[in-house]
Amino acid sequence: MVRRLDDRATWLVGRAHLRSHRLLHEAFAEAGARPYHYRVLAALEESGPLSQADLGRLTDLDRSDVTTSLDALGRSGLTVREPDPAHRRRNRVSITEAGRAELLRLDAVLSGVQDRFLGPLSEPERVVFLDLAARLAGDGAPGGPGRSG
Amino acid sequence: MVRRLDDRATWLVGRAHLRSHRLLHEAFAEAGARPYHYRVLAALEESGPLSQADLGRLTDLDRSDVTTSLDALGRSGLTVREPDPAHRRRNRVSITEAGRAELLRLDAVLSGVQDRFLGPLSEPERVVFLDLAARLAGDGAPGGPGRSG
DNA sequence: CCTGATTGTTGGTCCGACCAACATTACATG
DNA sequence: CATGTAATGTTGGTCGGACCAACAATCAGG
Repeated sequence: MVRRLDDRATWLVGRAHLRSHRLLHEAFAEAGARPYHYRVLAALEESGPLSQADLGRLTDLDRSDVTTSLDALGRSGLTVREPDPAHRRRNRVSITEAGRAELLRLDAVLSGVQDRFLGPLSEPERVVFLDLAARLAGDGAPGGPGRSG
Repeated sequence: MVRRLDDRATWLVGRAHLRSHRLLHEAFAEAGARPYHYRVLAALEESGPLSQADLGRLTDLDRSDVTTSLDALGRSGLTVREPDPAHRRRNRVSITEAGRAELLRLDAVLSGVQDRFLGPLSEPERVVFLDLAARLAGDGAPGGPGRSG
């Protein structure tokens, strides 16, 4: 207990995130998955086939991390990379049927995690928290809206 | 924008933490300090001389991370390690005058970060958020309340 | 055509959060 | 007292997440 920390928003958010992250990581590990992979699967399922660059922008992943995630997901048959006929440098990434099934499975896992994470709050409090947290999340970009690099 | 993520508490907390962490890290780096070091200085100033193990428990740092933090802080003359006369295996760590001054300086930096981080919220909203976040932070221990190891 | 951006990949870095092992020392209990 | 168990500080790692730089290939605009 360090008083100087205990009322700092950055500290509290950090500790909350630590707990959230541990719950999430643990649950996903048990399910044989990883958070990055879930992000990718979710984006593909919701937006249809995408280039890796677009995938990165949607999921807030670096291009290089998209690459390695797709390597793993592809190895498990959850996604497919094909060359984009219109842009030969671009890949067209899609989710497979197995990927959709996996996503559903992970959706359930994630929901369980939410419940455990939000356990300390009542229903109305959860609603308030989600709103405030979303506003504090902002766009996260250091250089104002619409990062380009 | 991945809808499946945008209403998940874990995602929101993660993004909020990312923004918080970037602000904090940036500001501290500019001030020539690091978050771990601030934690240590704060604990020492508030609790007086401590063993490294106690320091770790107070700040939620691993013993090994306390060691390396104290190496750096000691090199800068902000803390002092002396052998504890009562327990020869134990070190008695204290903050120096320079350390106190540095802590004050970093307090100001931290306060600035809080303001920027909480910018999107009104004053009353901030109060609510701090309360909810503190409850979600819990004690962070994986094995139930009251970790002992 | 040439320049500048974009794409995917490789191979890193950095920080925070751990963990294991070890020698040393303290402590509880037989 | 002896003996085992716990705690301390240090070293040397691991892992995940979030990056960054550089490169070759390709596209898009002037």
